[in-house]
Amino acid sequence: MKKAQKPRSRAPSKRTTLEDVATAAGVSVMTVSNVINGKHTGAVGSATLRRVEREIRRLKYRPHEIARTLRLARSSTIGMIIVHESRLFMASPFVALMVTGLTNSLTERGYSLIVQGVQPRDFVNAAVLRRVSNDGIVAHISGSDRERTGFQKLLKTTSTPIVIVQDHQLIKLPDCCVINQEDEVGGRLLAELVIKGGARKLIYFKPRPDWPGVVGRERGIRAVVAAHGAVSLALVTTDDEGFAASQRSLRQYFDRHGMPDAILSSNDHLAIAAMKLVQSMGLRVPEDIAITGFNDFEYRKYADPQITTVRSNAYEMGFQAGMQMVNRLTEGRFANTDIVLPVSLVPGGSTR
Amino acid sequence: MKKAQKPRSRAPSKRTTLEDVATAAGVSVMTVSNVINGKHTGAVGSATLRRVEREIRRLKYRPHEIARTLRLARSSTIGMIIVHESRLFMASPFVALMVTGLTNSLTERGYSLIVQGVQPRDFVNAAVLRRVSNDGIVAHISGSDRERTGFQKLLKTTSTPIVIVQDHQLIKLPDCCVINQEDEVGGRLLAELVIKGGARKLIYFKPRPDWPGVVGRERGIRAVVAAHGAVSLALVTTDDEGFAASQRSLRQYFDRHGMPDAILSSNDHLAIAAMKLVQSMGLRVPEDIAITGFNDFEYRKYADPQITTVRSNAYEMGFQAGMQMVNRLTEGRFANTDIVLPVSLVPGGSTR
DNA sequence: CTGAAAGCGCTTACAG
DNA sequence: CTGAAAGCGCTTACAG
Repeated sequence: MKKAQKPRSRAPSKRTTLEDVATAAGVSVMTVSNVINGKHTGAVGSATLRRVEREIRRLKYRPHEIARTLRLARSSTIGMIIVHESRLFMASPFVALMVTGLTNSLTERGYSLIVQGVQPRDFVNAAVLRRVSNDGIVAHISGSDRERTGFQKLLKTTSTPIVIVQDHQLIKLPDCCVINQEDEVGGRLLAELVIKGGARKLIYFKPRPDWPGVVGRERGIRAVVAAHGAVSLALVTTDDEGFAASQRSLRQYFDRHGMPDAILSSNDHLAIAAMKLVQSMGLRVPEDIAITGFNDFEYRKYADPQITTVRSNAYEMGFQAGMQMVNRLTEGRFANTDIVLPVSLVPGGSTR
Repeated sequence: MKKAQKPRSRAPSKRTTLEDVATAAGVSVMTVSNVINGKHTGAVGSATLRRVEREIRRLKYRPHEIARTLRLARSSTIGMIIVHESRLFMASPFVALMVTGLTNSLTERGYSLIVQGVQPRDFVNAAVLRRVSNDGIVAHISGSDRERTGFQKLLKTTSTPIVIVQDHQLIKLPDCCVINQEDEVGGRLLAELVIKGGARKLIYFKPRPDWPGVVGRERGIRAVVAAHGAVSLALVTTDDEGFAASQRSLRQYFDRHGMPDAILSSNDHLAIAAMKLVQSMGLRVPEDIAITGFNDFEYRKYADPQITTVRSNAYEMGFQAGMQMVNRLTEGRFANTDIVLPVSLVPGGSTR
């Protein structure tokens, strides 16, 4: 056998190769390759075709994706990199749903997804950047403007197509598409709602470090507040988005500055923590104080009253990211380099 | 230049290769390869080393992972396949946290993770199975015994190491490790607790289709119930785990069979839906009826009273899966083929 | 300490 | 309709 004659091969691979099938079917490897890739129309005779197909089944042949990738110079694999302070980067439903949408859209179109979460300080060493193995990169980056700019510079060095979700281009990226949602519109809708409900002293409650989505929501709120003379806005931040920790941050603010009329939170879980806190202090929601969130994930239904919020379509954002990337890869360029997904107000019982 | 002479190459790749670096540094590709892979001790002179390192930086060389993979016959990539009825396979915090733990443990050890969610009918076509590209597969499979057996047979055909999470071997898999948690113990603890609290008419409330974890919890409950003469157990299932749908299923049962003393739910979100329902019917929790959940994820804190539950460590389960897989790959065999993670009771206000 | 060459498993331009 | 051969970018056994 040929195998035995190769002096430099490792332990004989038990995997079936194209050559094994070709030998068994009595044809060349090229013919088998054509059959595998559906290029047999007019190129492979029907008797040959049947023979090859039989041997493929009999030998349980599976194409070696890696060899194909090397030859074609495309891996049909996309890398997703998620920069997150915490190691639990998919504990956030937003991220989990986005990744789900991304995998699904890629899978539908024959692509695979490699996911990696990195903490800011490990970004430089991310496998996605260090070694070339993906056809493109989808990035979800948080951190300060300076940090994110640095990350985008590193992404640029890969010279692969890039889709950035929930952020904008901070440097000129030649082959890049950004996908965002109307965070500013959402902030605006919520601010208008609570002001119409009579609130004058507003708080925007958000986590630190900042994150483009959180900042966008804040921008919308500020715009509305600026348009109303008698309305004030204060900022309360929390380093830890956990239930107890965020309540502590808020409590500290109350002790020093008194109670607001409304707490606009940058997401639903902060809103629920806020609501439970003020309720435990004997205040009524929404009569004494209005509360709003952002995102509208399933767990919003667990607290009473249900938080007024804005619906984010995180799954759709991931799905779009995958579609845009695949289109870029097949067409040669991004058809659209700046996509903004709509949001919608979801009124609940936590506002009047 | 050599590039220009290759008649059959595609458009000249702009990517820097080992050969480019070698030419620039005036050494052979082998020397560069040795430097890249840290095999220069005693094999590459220090002057040569410096020269090569300078050219690597200057040319921004990044190793081509795919070529390396083909040569070494290992991709350092693990595929994770998640079988789920819904396309939103990571909407479940259990799955999201497990995947997070898995990526993190793989990343730490230089491996990458490809994630794919498939609906049962698409399992056969999963990329992970059809093409060879991973060093191993981690599988999270749900469905009936018959379905899961079929899936395990397909996994077997890949002849790669397999880690199964939250299930057992249904067929003989020669190169496989299973990782579970003490679901049965958890069910037992909860059943004992509510019975001690005075409950006699119990319900186990679970989703359909069945899922090994859900079944394990039920087994624990049944064991305890069987040991108490006066205690009865009924089953209520829901096809849809959504808030409203699960309440409808439960409501239907109540209308036909009356109210139980305790509702043991197979997870926290079903428990919260159950609690909200009985509260809306004017009953008090835990005075009139006891409620328990399972998992103890963050959102458990959002409902009042807080659900009594059992803590699952989904992140750890994923992390272990990654560690076991990497050990298998480096050592040649699984050190441990049956791992069970501990659970613990987390008492809340929903039981006496 | 350094290099020339084989080969991993594919695909494709070319020749028959 | 079919085949022989080059080459994708690496690593490594072997020879100097």
